[in-house]
Amino acid sequence: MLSHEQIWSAIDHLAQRNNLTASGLAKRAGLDAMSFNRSKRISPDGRKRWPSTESVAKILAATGSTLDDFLRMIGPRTSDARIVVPLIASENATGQIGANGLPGNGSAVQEMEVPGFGQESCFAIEARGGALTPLYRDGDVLLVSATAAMRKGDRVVTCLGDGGILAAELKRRTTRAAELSAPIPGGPDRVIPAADIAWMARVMWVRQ
DNA sequence: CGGAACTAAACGGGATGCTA
DNA sequence: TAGCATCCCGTTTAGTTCCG
Repeated sequence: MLSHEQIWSAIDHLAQRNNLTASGLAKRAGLDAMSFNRSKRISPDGRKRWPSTESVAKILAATGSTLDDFLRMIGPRTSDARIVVPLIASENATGQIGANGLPGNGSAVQEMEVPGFGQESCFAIEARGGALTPLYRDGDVLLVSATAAMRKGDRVVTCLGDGGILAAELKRRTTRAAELSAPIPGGPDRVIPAADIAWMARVMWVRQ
């Protein structure tokens, strides 16, 4: 998705490529020299402001650039983005996750870099002590999201109020309980009351 | 249901001042 | 003098409400 930072970064890049400042680019395009000022990008109350499509069209025309050129200036920054998420251990996950379902300050034992996921709601769990068997082996690293939508069939990590943690396939989740697949094929499904669930996160990616 | 009227939000630009 | 920041205002646009 196109971000506010990307579009403004592309404008800066376009100016730089034409040996201009942002205000110089604006003037060349027939816009007010202040059009691309920082105050035009973020309002006083912190709200993100976006350039109009007309402004973008004008600077492209003024620099002899095409829309494809402009999009290429956006693209590379996306793929270059480094995503670093907190890494916690499965053996004592209860105390490391706050009431908001995310790792608390300083609770992560280390950090790991992964590509392609939003950093805000993701964290990683390293399987230890057989806690996540049989789905995952010790040493596996799971990248999970506390806010991702969960559907039937998704693999999830559930932390119980008593400190236990388990990984399973989600069969059903209601406000009263979560129904998880049996740990052993053919065995009975597990129904865990919502009150016993400290937090639940969807498995997004696994390093095995 | 569609058009008119109203309102709020957002962008563009002017004025002014500061800094290198 | 150029570049940039802040404040402010005008215009435009999108969203909402009302009415026939």
